[in-house]
Amino acid sequence: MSPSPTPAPAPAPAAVRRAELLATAGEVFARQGYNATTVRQIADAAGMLAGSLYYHFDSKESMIDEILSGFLQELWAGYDAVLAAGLGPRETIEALVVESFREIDRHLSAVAIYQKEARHLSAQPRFGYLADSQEKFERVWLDTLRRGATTGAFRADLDLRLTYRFVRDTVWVAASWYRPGGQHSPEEIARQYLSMVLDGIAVPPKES
Amino acid sequence: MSPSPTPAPAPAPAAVRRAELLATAGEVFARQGYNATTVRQIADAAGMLAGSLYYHFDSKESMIDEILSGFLQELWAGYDAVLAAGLGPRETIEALVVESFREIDRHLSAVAIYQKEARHLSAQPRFGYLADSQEKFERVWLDTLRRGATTGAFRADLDLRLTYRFVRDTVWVAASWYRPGGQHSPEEIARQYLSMVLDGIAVPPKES
Amino acid sequence: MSPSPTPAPAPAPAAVRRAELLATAGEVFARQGYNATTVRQIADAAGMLAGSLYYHFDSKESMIDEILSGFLQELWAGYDAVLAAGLGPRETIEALVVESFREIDRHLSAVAIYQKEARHLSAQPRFGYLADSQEKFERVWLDTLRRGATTGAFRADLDLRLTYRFVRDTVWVAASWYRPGGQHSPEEIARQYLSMVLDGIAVPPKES
Amino acid sequence: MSPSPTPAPAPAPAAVRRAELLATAGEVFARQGYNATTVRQIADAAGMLAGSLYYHFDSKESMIDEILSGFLQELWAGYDAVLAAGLGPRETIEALVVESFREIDRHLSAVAIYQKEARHLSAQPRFGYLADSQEKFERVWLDTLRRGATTGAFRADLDLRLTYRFVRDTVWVAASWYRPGGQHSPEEIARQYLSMVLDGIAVPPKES
DNA sequence: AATGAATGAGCATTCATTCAT
DNA sequence: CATGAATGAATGCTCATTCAT
Repeated sequence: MSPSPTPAPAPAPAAVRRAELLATAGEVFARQGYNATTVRQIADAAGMLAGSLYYHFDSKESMIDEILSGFLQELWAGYDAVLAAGLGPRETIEALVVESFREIDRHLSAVAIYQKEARHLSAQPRFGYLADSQEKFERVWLDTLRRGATTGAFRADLDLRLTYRFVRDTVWVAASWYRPGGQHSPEEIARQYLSMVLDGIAVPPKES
Repeated sequence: MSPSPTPAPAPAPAAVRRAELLATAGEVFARQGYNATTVRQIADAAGMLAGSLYYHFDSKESMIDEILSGFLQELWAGYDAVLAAGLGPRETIEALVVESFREIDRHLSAVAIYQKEARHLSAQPRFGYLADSQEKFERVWLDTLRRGATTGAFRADLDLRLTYRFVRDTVWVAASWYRPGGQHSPEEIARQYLSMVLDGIAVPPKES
Repeated sequence: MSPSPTPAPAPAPAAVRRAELLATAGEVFARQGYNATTVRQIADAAGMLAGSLYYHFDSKESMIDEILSGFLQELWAGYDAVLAAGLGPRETIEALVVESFREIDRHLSAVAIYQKEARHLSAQPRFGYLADSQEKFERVWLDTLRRGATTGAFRADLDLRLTYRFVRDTVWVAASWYRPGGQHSPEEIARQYLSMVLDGIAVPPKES
Repeated sequence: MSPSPTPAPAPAPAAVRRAELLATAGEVFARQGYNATTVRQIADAAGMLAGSLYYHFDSKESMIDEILSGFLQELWAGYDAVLAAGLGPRETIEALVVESFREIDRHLSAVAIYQKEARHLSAQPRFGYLADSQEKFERVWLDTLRRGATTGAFRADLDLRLTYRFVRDTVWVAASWYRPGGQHSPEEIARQYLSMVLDGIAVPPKES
């Protein structure tokens, strides 16, 4: 054991409780939808009374805010690492897809909440970062696809925005049915998805 | 041409009003979500008072019910026609995808509502038909994919359920961004989607 | 047959319709209570739409008003005839009770409505006549009882107000279970009631 | 006297508040009728806002439910004690009447509510116990009267069901005018009522 | 940290009533 | 006379939030 090297800055116990409560809230939000979830249901799931949650959080809105911003922070940490690696377009797409399925695996409820609620939340100033992230997301993927279409890695006959939406939705919608601990690992699912997205599901006609 | 006899069965004016109101309600539901939509908002959008809606409909729930069941009825009319044609697996998939994009074009808000609300609605007995439809839908697509994998039209190395979800989501999620009257017709979008789903987005390696 | 003696002034057809509608409304009021009855239920029972009732009546309130005032008018016609006959106290009480059961038989729903609604209606100025009638009613009965106590027809050891309430309630509450056309005629019921009220239900101790 | 041990089990403060609120609600229900009473009126009378009532009760219906079931429970405790005493028919009737006036005195508003609302409430499954109680009530009284008619305590020439209704109504209708704390105690009223019911209000003809 | 009791704004729904047709 | 469509006020109820303890 190493002598005293502050291995991880031992999170304050209050922060631990917060994280537990957020995980609980996230599951309920994901299952029932944000609007349809009452603060009381969250409190029930956490074994406390509704009013008690307000010792930990300012509001129901601040809970979903913290869930979504925390998720996006981690997502971009992963994406930025991939982008910093300077891979070719195909390899970048592959790495982003793998990273995305890992995020789904680790933050399933946050992803599900994001899918369902991001659109109407981003109308509020407080959730402006959702639109920012969306925009950055689109830029990154679209640039990579464009680069690939230019270099010949990807087909050049496709509408790029359509392709972008196709790939994006294909990946993230998986959050609606994915269950962690199932028979396929995130990496396995990513591989199959990539295989379909890149090569198609049809058997290619034999070249004569 | 018959001389004068009732060229079109002239829908009752009451039914016309109902349909208008349902279209209005559908748009608001699709934009804001069912739970987050108040009947006042629907009434505002329809230019009447909240209470007046209850002359036409029993409840808010009966509105979404009518919207969803009407949509599913038309969807299955289209699907059943495709299936009755006895096409090969690839041609069946192609026809189903085209039909699906046409439904998205014609019933955009119903499709969007279905995507967002079907899961939690289908828990209620009144909406049992949603689960029934879901099940039939899965059977139809999965059978076609299985048939294609057997006949050699589709790759045999893919997990079929994964493939099913992939194709299904790929198509229907389009409702989240599709806007009727845009630059691509539903058939054009269907063609591009099919091209990606069947052949992939990567440039295939040249056969030597 | 008498030549042309306008046997009864041939009620205007409009008045007939009014009476029919009032009878219908009265039955629904009696069954469900005034407040719990909706104008629509009355209209349903009358085979028309809710709005159409307003061609005949100003308001729901004017319906119950007409029902109650019509009933009280007939009741007092009967009572006044009894009182004008100048009978002794016991015979007066007997005649009033018989007359009351006849009114119950003929105006069952009006009586039932009166029992249930008079108290809270009489707070409104429009229904001031209910309190007036109540007061006149009490005066008539109380006077007769007092007369009887004085003349020795009735026991002198009873609290007169208590006795009044006892007799009054005993008679009118019958409206809550009486059904016209049953096995006892109003007169038969009146006789039994009078027998109990006047002579008691116990077997009197034998005088030695 | 025992030295110090919890003389009365000190009811939980929450239960005390509940009881206060039920008493308040009962008064308003009795005065205005259940349907005509709004929860806002109850809340006003209780010095709180309408929504706050729902911290204590599930619904307006559960308030009247608790009022009525609580009353019937106490009523039957009293009646059952009387019946268990094995008195003769006349003494049983006397004891039941005294007990009834005591219940009127203690649960005036519950009795008044019962009178007005029991009939239409008992149609709902939730209030099935009202019909059960009604039936048991009728059985108890009717049996006692029948027994009395057989043993010669009561007149044998009367229709028993008519007599039952007569006695029953005579007692309970008193709730419509009785005010606790008035000049007559419940026992005093019971005595006068019994005197009228048993011996009649007429002066019996002298036996020669 | 958590509870118990309350607030107050808002919601779906009901219903007596109106009125042009 | 009656209909069909709408009004507007009120109703029972929900729920995020507050706060003294």
